[in-house]
Amino acid sequence: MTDLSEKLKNSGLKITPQRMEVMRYISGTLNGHFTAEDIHEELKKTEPTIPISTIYNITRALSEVGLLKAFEINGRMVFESNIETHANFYCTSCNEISDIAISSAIKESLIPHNFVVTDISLILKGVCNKCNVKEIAAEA
Amino acid sequence: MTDLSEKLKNSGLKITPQRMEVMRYISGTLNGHFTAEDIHEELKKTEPTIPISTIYNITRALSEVGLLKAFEINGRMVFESNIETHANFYCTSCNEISDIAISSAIKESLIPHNFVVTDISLILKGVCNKCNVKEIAAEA
DNA sequence: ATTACTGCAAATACTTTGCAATTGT
DNA sequence: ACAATTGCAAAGTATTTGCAGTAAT
Repeated sequence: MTDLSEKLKNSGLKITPQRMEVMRYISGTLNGHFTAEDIHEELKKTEPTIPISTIYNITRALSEVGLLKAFEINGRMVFESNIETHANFYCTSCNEISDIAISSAIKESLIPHNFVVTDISLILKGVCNKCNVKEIAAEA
Repeated sequence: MTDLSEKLKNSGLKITPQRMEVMRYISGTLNGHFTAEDIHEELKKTEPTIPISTIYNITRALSEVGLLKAFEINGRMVFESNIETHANFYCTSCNEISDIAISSAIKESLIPHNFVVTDISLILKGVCNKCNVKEIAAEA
């Protein structure tokens, strides 16, 4: 029994090949960010007829038990395996999303007293370092 | 020339009755949160045939010039007049959104160095105080 | 054996777009 | 007069749902 299947089992979810594939793909790329379509494209490689609704079903199940984190950006869901509280930076120039760590002191302070917080989504938008350098170079 | 129309003018936007109505409605309720549908329902009171696409056009124009803030939650846009950096708390029990202030020290620390940040969206989900009290009372 | 999950198709929900008519500057 | 905005209809995109068949426990 692998690490991933154990996680599924411990979460009370059944171990299906499709779920394993999603877990494997999402956990595979460290700090990766995936849309339902990304995952769909990947799974179609080995299972060409898998419908995208199954991807949605799986990602919802996995995020409900906390095995992955879901957030929405530009009108679509994005899934990631990094379930630690962190910020996601979306670059409006290259459309890439990158993780930004936040200190535990800040994490603490973000949670309001007397509120039961089950989910934190911190999304920054702007221009990433790489694109910013490019743009400055292009102006010169 | 009212305060609101001056804001529009200064932003380079034309002053139309529809925009004024949206501004008035959104700024009217302090710390209010509105979906396109909310605004649509409100404007229909005085202009019954106004299409919802106009609401979307207006909210986009206003948020582009920074006269209101837009974020997405549960697959839909939410608009608010509070353009200060703050957190929005979504209660999964009563579906209400409330503002949560964050200190300027935290604001500072949220912005990564070397990144050009144009937008910050901090959304917390959980159970608000009011609902939490109700639930505890119901259990007793 | 039972319950949960997948696959498929269709529906839903929200937002955007194109364009002609109108309005603000 | 000119450019921007509204109103309308239609399209587009992302996600959800119902249900029959299948697979996991």
